[in-house]
Amino acid sequence: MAEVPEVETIVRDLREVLVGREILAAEVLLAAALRFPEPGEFSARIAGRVVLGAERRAKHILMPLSGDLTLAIHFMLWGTLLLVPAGHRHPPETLIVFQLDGEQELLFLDKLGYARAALGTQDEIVERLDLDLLGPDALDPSFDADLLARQLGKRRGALKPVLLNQRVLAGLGNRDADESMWLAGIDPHRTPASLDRDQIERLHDAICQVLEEGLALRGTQADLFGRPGRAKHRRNVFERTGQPCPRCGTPIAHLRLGGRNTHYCPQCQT
DNA sequence: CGCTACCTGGGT
DNA sequence: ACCCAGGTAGCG
Repeated sequence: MAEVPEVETIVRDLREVLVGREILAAEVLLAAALRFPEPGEFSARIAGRVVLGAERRAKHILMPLSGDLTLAIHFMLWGTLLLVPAGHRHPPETLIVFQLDGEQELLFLDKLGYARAALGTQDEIVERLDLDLLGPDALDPSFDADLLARQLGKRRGALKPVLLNQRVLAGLGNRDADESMWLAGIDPHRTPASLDRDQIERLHDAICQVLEEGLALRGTQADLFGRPGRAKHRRNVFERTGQPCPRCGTPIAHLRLGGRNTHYCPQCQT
């Protein structure tokens, strides 16, 4: 559920409504939802901080706070953030409740419980989450076909797992990787080294198109305010196993590649 | 690289 | 009753 269009949608919402707001208190309902520090220290250190911004690094959300602290959040598979009026009962999947000024609460939710938050100085966050090992971001304006060629050049094995590796390119999740390779007409088994210049360019264009369209439709899930995204049904191959390829009518194939569900057209992706 | 663990809700 | 999940870390 949480790929880059979904994460970026939430980040933009956070930037719009949370900057300048104070976190009055935080209540950790699931201790495992914290990478660090321990719940007591987390709550003690975050209380009274003002949110200075919100940005995305790969699928991490980073919120710099007053007092040289940064709150980092990762949704993993099913996590999200929801802004609600204070004083209501929290849904059972609530991991952390942030009480904000203005009688509002920011809920960190995850029905699966894999999502994680961390709090530390900016250096600590970068160091402990290995943020400087991340590859270039696919939504950054500087991402072009040359950069994609350079990043892919270092890697061996099948294209799909390489595209999912955030240290190669930050920005693709399982759905968007499958959709990008379909749009580019490239078989997910191909090795990066076997792609010619034209295919690299098509892949670059496809990645940009998939991410930008998903973002323009505000993703597939609820935004910070609980409003649903409109990208839910824009799928050509992902989870369409056996249904006709929109381009050539061949049934979409499904297999596992790099341990992940993979969907593609065996006819027109070569 | 491939595999496993994480661990709950919703789909089949 | 089962099986699976759009992500990542950690292991061999």
